[in-house]
Amino acid sequence: MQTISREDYLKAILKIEEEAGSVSNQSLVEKLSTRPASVTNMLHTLADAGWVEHEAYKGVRLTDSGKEIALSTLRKHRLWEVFLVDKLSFSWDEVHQWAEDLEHVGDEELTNRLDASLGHPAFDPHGDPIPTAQGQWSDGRNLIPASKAVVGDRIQLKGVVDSGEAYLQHLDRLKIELGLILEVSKSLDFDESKILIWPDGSEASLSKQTLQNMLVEKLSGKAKN
Amino acid sequence: MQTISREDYLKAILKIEEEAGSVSNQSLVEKLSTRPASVTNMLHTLADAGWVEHEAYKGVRLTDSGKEIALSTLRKHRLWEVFLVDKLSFSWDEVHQWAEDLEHVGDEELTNRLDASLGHPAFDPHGDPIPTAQGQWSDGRNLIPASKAVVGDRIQLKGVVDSGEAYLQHLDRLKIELGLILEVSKSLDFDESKILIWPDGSEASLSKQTLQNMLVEKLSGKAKN
DNA sequence: AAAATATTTTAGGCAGGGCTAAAAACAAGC
DNA sequence: GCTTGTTTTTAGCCCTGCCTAAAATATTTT
Repeated sequence: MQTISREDYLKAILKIEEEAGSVSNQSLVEKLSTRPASVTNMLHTLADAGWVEHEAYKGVRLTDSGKEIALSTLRKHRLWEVFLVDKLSFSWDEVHQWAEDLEHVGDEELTNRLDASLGHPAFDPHGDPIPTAQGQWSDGRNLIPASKAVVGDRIQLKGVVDSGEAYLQHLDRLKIELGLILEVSKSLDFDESKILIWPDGSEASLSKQTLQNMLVEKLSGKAKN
Repeated sequence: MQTISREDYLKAILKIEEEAGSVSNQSLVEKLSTRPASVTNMLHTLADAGWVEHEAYKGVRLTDSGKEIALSTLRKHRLWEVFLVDKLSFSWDEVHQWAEDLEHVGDEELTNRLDASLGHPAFDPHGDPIPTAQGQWSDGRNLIPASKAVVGDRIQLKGVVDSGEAYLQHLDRLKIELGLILEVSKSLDFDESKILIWPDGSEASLSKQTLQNMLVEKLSGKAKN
């Protein structure tokens, strides 16, 4: 039977599979802020339910049914995030915790109605793709970390790698939001920071770390060229 | 600490206090579909937290802090019901179960924003009053069960006593919804049923039980008089 | 008031899911 | 190949909240 905790584990496994390819117990300990023994424990439960395949000391893999639950949970999470931002006017750094709760509420029917009421959004407020009702979520976009952009590039912010509160608030302070178009004006070799130009002409320097977490699309046309 | 189960108990106690004045363990067993031992158990927990006063074999009473939690939970429940009906187009008989889950999500801030996005509704889809953010919910309305109406009365449906699925679907089948105005055309003594006239002129007979569960307001003006 | 009935509490379990501490397995370095 | 260090598992415990069965207390009936 599905419980909140089990859904959380399945979602975490899915995300780690995406990010890292293979899923160690240690990676789950970190992602879920829990203890190794708790992970081993839950993996047995999930394996018994047929949602993961687990070989002792070897790692975990989602089964098809496990992946289905994980994707559905992720879909709900991201749709509720859109709801909180679009309908209740929360900012993108405030929504994660409530979505963690809301993602465990509702069935497919409710989720589909929510989806429709939001206009079938493709991305959540952090730019992450929302799986469809059929469990598709191949992104299609070709995003690169802003740290890879070179001088002269015009880049548009499409997503973030780290959607933690601290990082998002940092972007807010810098007046950086999803969809913003920036131009790379200078690249400093010694600390790998860059100077960016805002549409209003102002500029600021962003650190390597900040840039690595910004997922951007390179726009074909150059500015003032 | 607040948990889902504890909030459910506090809400149940509040409702029974309203309905019956005093709260027996037995009444909680019925309202929550649980067992006497579970109730005793939880009442200890709630008393330890300072949310109820409980004397063995004597009954329970909410403290101020308990009532605050109960009212806040009820407020959330009813607001989410409005959300489900108004924004996701569910019908009034489908929303209760999801609202049971949703009522445990979100804090005051989220609830107030939800409230605002719904236009500060005063009543939920079953006609029950929604407590305000300040915990006020004295109804103000003077509703009577439709069974008390007499021939010639024009009555408007403002609420239901029983908001169970079965009863609500029964009303749906009869084309009876909140706000509907009916005229009492005949009162049958032998089974206490009544014949009602719909605005479109059609009429139908409603049983005593059906009438008792309809909360109506008597409209001053008579029809075609 | 005593007997019968109903309600409430105690006692003792169980399942889920978390934890710590210690043992076992694996991976690296010498 | 052995030793050291890391990761994973086992063992055993805790807490929440549910349960049944039995005992205790109230209430109702006679």
